[in-house]
Amino acid sequence: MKIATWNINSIRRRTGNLVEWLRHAAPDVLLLQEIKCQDEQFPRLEIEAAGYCCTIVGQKGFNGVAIVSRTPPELVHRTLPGDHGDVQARYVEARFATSAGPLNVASIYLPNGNPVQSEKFPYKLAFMERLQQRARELFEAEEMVVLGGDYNVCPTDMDVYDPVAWANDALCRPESRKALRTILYLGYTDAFRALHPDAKAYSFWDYQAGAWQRNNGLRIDHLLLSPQAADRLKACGIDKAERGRPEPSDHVPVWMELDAAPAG
DNA sequence: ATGGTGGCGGTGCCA
Repeated sequence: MKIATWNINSIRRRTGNLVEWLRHAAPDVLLLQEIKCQDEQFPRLEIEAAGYCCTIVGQKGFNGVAIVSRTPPELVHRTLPGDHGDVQARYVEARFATSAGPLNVASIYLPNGNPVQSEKFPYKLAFMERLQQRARELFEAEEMVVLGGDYNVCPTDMDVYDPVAWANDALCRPESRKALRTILYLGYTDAFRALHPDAKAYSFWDYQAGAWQRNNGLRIDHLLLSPQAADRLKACGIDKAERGRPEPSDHVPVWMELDAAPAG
């Protein structure tokens, strides 16, 4: 099975790019973030025509996540537990049957958290605490789990083009990195880093200041795997070329292959 | 070089 995550930065602006990518990359499951539309505005027909089902958690104007899959999920969770007052569409989780047993996947759009001195940074850290709790619950079921998405965290200085300049940014702050490590310490594996321990690779390049042309990137889009999924990890990569296409998202797809097949 | 780009919605906010 091929599973990918992509912060699409408005799915309506990028329906063409997305459908083309689905046709040549052919993932079984794609986790989308920042769809930036309400459910009824989602280009469902175009994506269904490419052979996929859509599970959508939309929001007007901002945020929004979705799961695009070859087969419909068996079960869906549309919120991250732990804060009923949180109305931001940043989490959707689904369960699929596979030849290797159940596969639980989540599409996560973690808060950016800047500016650090504002209320946005504690919101980010609180969201990460909630995510850790959910990651723990899923871990205890001893099934395959893939927690994918835009984490808005650079795990280490290796994942930043200029670590000194970014040291105090919410994406690199020690509190953010520590919260990410708390999830890893549960026993989750960063799929890309596990297979490419020394790679200098990014998944995001800002639209501003020639960041793409200068390769001023960050690795902030991640696929975190439970042991049952990590045991079956065969490959992981980043589709950097998407960033060079016309009208790109500022993020590119990150994908992985699992030694399992979709059931049915 | 204290700028720059892009998306939403129709003005500033968000990233």
